[in-house]
Amino acid sequence: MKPHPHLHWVRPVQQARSQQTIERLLDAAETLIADKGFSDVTVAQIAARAGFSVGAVYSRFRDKQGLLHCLQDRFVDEAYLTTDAAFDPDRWEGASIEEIVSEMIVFLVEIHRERRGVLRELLGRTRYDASMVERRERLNAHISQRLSALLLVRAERIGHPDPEAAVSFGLRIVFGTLEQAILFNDTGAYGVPASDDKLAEELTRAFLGYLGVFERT
Amino acid sequence: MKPHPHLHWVRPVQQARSQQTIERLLDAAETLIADKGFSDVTVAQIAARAGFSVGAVYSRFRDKQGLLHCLQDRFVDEAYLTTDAAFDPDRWEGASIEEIVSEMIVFLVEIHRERRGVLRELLGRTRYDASMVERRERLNAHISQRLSALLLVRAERIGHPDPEAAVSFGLRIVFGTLEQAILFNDTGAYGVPASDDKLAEELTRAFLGYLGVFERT
DNA sequence: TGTACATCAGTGAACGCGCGTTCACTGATGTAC
DNA sequence: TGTACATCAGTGAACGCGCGTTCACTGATGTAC
Repeated sequence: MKPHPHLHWVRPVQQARSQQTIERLLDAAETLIADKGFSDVTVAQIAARAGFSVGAVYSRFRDKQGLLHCLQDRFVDEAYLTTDAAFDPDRWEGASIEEIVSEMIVFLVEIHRERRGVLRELLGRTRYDASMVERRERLNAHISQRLSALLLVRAERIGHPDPEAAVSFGLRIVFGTLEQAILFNDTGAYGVPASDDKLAEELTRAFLGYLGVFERT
Repeated sequence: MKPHPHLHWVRPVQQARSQQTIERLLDAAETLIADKGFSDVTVAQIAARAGFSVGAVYSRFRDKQGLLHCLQDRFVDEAYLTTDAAFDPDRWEGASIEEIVSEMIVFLVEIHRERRGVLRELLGRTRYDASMVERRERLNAHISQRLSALLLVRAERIGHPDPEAAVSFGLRIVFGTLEQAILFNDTGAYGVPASDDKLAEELTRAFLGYLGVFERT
């Protein structure tokens, strides 16, 4: 991982090893937070797991919250790269709406499952932090626009009167459901398909159903 | 509001005025929590707003968390009554699936808007408390079953291969979306319809689209 | 290449503060005869 | 109907503890000549 571009929350780095320190602290924080939740993890624990003392955290980050911001930054940066790669129009030459939506949702389900811990915390514990909400919203908008770009050139198959709005609201529906079905669901919630495959299948059906994608005739 | 049935979290009541105390404390807590969030409200503030001292809280509730549990109880009880009234089959004699779903979603949107504060906290801050999650799940299942009862007698209009599963997952989709679109959305999130009317309309479309409700021919 | 000095990286004990919880007490309500 | 006693309701100052944050310090790295 490259030196981090968003230094607003990080002290500027003078020596190369500081960058390593930052990454090690972030890694430790990510693991612990994913496991126990942000407010149940102490600064001391994070430092210890990274092999530092408490002071090291404060020489790199403004405070505990600043560390969380950096974690989000790192995560969001990855997400941008992934989005752009995944929705590259060249990749989807000649693909149908069904194929695009289905693959996208399978992927989203996987990602939510794999990174459940971090996502859960980044969404859950940070909803009250305006700047984090904003960053998340921007990412959301970006994903939405990339997806739209792919689907709208195939808009003749979409029955919804306002296809552009439908794609972005449809995506919101998907994210909202994944949040309930995967991130905040420990005990097999009522109505949620038991397997991730089935979940992806039903979400795909829902998305296509909402867009009003016609059977090809 | 009647004396509370779930006394597990409340000290048993010997005198009548204690019940009033409980309600006053719960009212105060509900207002404050809806406004500032559970963990940002102190026991002292709750007591003060209700016109008591801190000790009064502890003579009625096991601890701060116990108070939250009672708040959820009170809320959930209301929700059960509302559900049973709303989904009373007699009320919907001769109604179409579209009418039922549309009215239900309009109502859900309203409720989420009106009780935004409490709902947000009851969902958000309590996801890590197993017993609260369970109560919520049971309510969810109940709503789902009531709705199913209404829709499945009209199943001939449903295209989804498993109508029963579809109704309950569809409801999950609706709740998940409402959570993002109303509860945790302060700043007009990307892709979310600007007005509640429009939101309800689109959610209805999504629900019906997912069920695969055919145009009546 | 070596020496002297400045800056940076990281330490960890100590601090401080907020807030949940307790507990000895006062006053109010109910009960027994 | 009144008196004595027991129990309950509520007070609020004091406690305690966890945890984020600080700060004086040591050691490491870089720079100048």
